[in-house]
Parts: sequence; structure tokens; C-alpha cells
Amino acid sequence: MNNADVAAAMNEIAELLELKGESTFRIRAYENAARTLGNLPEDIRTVSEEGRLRDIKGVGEALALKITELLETGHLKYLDALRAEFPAGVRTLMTVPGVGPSLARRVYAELGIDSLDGLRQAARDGTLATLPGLGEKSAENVLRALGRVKKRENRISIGRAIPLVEEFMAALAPSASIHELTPGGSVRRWSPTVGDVDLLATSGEPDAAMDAFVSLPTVAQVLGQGPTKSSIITDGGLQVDLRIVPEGEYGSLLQHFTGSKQHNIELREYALARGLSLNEYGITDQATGNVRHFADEVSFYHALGLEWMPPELREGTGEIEAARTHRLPRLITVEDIRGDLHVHSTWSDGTASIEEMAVAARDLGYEYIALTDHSAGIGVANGLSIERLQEQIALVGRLNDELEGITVLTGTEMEIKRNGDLDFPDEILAQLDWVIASIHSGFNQSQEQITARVVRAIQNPNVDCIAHPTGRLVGKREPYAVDLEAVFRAAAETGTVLEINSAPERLDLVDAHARRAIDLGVTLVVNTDAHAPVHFTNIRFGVAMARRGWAQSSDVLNSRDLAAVRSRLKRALPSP
DNA sequence: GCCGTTTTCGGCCCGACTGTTTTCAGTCG
Repeated sequence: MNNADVAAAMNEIAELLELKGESTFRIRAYENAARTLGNLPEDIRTVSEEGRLRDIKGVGEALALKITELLETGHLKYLDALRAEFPAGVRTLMTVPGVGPSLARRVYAELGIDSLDGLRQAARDGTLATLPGLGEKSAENVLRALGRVKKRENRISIGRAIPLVEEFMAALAPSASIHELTPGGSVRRWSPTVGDVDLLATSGEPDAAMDAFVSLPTVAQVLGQGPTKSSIITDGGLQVDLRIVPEGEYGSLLQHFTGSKQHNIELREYALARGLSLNEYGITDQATGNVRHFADEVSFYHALGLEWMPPELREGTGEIEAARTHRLPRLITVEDIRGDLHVHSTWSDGTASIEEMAVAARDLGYEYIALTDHSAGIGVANGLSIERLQEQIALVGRLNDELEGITVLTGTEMEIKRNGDLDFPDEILAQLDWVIASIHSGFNQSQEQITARVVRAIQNPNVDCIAHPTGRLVGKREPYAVDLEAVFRAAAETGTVLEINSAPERLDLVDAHARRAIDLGVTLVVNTDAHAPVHFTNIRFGVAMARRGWAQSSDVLNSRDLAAVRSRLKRALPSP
């Protein structure tokens, strides 16, 4: 029973309460708790044992009792009772876009349907259209929507979303009817995954702009079209919404549709307490009814007495209070990055030579890279033996004599083996400039085993860095069961650096973890794990995760120059 | 069900679009 399990139970309760038609506020309380628990960097069991459940925002007396019961017994009577009211299939009906709790409840209660197949049948044979308030069109829409049932896998990584968004921007930009155009929502916040894309525009002729939008060649289906909002599905299955307001209201439009939902809820509660009501068109003084409009976001936030917040911070995790009290972090930027400390070459599983990688990095303006080919223990990636590693060290020495304008550090991405042993002996590691240790095997080990492996590597005086510390693959593989809190504490104590891996399929550490690590005094490094020169551009995704983790340049090792990096290495530090 | 520089009770963000309705509920973000 870990944080994700407890969060899942809270979410299931929320969905079942929706089916029952319970108070939306009670439902929201469970959803809030689920979201908070899902992002909680600490192990919920520790929090519970130390009697601090009530300190978690959104957890009151009732939820604390339920969480405790869940942790102690593995079950929750309240949830079991709710489950008994609806067959499991009824909940899956709500995964159909357009089918909410009300329709799912009625379909079950009045037609006895409790599966997607049953719903499809009823939509086809006309049964569904017989329900009061529904007609032919509703049945057609349900039938079509059954083809795009909401699944977690339907969210795409930010790495896939950004190029698609750029294509849309390019296709719409030539239109005379569209003036300003910016992506909003999870794309603008650089969320690790994106469910749909919001494009935000100003236009003098919104109808013409919407016509142009829904007529784009990539559009497979038009979900809706109006003067301020239109929605389409691309042939790739991605939903894209276009929102349009007049020029003078662009600031509030951007703010509103950048979200997040939680940020907006908190911002509006903050505004309401000051007699102001917010929407996408402006700020309304509730006493006078006067509406003020804003052409840009900065003036919108200033009108509320708040500093402008970078979109990456807008997740409802304390950013509004920080903006009010002028305590926002000065977030790291891509321009701050001076080198990449996780780079592969053809010596292991990369596609370019050491020199090609070094030259590509230099062309980006970097001062240094660390060559970190895999060690032999990984088995599959052409890992280096001790003999090949020593050949490589010698070659890098010669390369550094020849190369102008960039320094290649010798290094390794060394496997932490299943039994916790490291792949190279200490006397070999001591010859390297930079040592990364990481896990590519034994993902299913217990939390105790995996944590012990990582902590043991951290405690090795020759290990500088742990790469992709949770091993997760976005939308494909859950993190292994490592106790991150223990890892962060060990890393802080020993001066071991933890990586934010920028590869779009990894993004590991992710935002909330990075933030917790920083709070505990850990130094981070943002690397691309480049296996080809083109991968260096992925740095923007890793920097985005760092920004979402409230990281400043001082928190990130490779924002420093080479001399500062060298002096920060573990072997250069006094013993803890 | 949570929460408190109005409150321990009475609030809880806000609006667009659709389909089926003669004024609105449901769904979504």
C-alpha cells in the first residue's frame, strides 16, 4: 500500500460518489486528496506513523481515518460498501468522452447496462435514444466516442506534443484572421504528459478563423464549433481546441486556459476574498459590476496584487502565496546550461563518435560534456569492459588535446547490479572524472532491495551521480519501488548529485520529486542522456521539469562552469 | 468533506457548447 495505491482508492471513491450523485463538494474533497497524495514526495506510511496525516492539505478528520484504515488493514469498508452498489463496469462507462456520471447512472439503472459492449449495443439498436432527454444524435455521439475511450495511454508525452503543436502553429499562422497565437494548458506549463492541446488566439474575424481551423487537412473530426471555442480531433487522435478573444482580452484568456485547474481554483478563491471575480475575459469588481480587461498576463496578475508566475509553477502548490509575498524562485533557464554530464557514443549504444558528440555540444555553446557510456554489466547495450574503458580514457585524453572550445570529461554510466554490486571496482572509478550509477535491471525488486541498491551506490565515494533515479518511462513503465525520501537524504548527506533526465520518454526525476530533493539540500543535474547529437535539444524538457520543481540555477550542477563543476565533485569535497 | 485576516457554519471557480429542450442539465476543461 503506497502513495499511488491510496490516491487510487480516493479517486475510486470520488468516481463512485459521482455515480451516486453525491455533493460535488464532497467529491472534490476526495479528488483533491487523491491529487495531493499522488504528488506527495514522502511515503504516506511514514506520514501516518508519525501522526502527520492531518498536516496534509485537504486531509481532514474523516479522510485521515480512512487513510489510516487503508494503511493498517489494506482495505476500506467505506469503499467496499460503495463498490457493492455498482458493478465494476459502470465506472468504465464514464471513460467514454461525453458520458458523465449522470448518463452512466441512468444507463445502468434504467437499461441495466454495465459494460462498454452493452453501451455500444444500446447506441446501435436505438435503445439508448429512448431515454428521456436523449435522441438520435446523442446515440450517434456515444457510438463515435466509444472509439476514443479515455485511457491513461491516450496522454502523450510533452516530447511528442511539442512538435505537433509547432505544426499547428505553422499551419494557422499564415491565416489573416488570426493575430496572436500561443499554446496554453498543459503544453504551456510543460506538463510531462499532455491529454489535449489548447491554442489561444486573438482575431478580428473569429468566424473565419474558426472555419480555417476546422478545415485544416489534419482534422479527422470536428467535435464542436463556436465563435470563441472550437474542438477537433486530429487524424492522430489528439484533441485540439482553439479559443479566440478580442485583442484587449488576451491576457485573461492566456491566464485562464493555461491553468492548471487547481491554480485557477485557488486564484479565484484568492480573488473572491478580495471582492473580485475572474473569468477568461477579465476581472469583475463584484461590488460595482465593473469589468477590467487585460491585453497581457503580467497586468492581469498585477491587478490582483500578484507577481507574474511562470506557467511551469501554476500547479496550485504554493505559487500564489509566493507571488503575493515576492518569494517566487528565479527559475533556471535553458540558457543557464553550460554542459551535459550524461552522453553516450558508439563505444556503447550511441550513434555518433565521441568527437561528433563533442563538436555538436560545442556548437550549442556548451563548455563541457561527460562521456558516460554504459558498463559491461548492462548486458545489452555494448557496455564497456575495464579494458575498453581504459582505452577510451586514453582516447579522450588525446581528443582533449586536439579539440578547441570544449572539454570532454571521462566517465561512465555504470550499472548497479541486481545484488547491489557496482560494475567497476573503486580503483577504476577513481581514474574517471565523473561517475554515474544507475539501474536497468531488477525492476520488480521490493522497496527494501531497490532502495538498498541505490543508497549503497550513493554511499560509494567514487559515485558522483545517480541517473534517472526512479526508472519510470512516461506512460509505459511505473517507477520501481524505490524510497525516494531515503535516496534524497542519502544524496544530501554524501553530496551525491541526482539527475533530471531530459529524454522525453523518461523525465526522471519529475517535477514534484525534484522540488522535494532541492528542499532536502540535494544538488541536481539536468542531462539529456544523448545517444545522438540531435538529442542535445531535449535539454528543454529536462529544464522544464527542473522549473516545474522550482529549481534555480544554483540548484543545478551543470549551470556552473567547468572549474566549479570539478570543485563540486564528491572527491573534491570534505568528507561529510 | 474541507476550511477559516469575514467564518467552527456556510460557503466551496467559471463559462462554452451540445442536445434536447421552450429554459436547462450534462459534460468538459
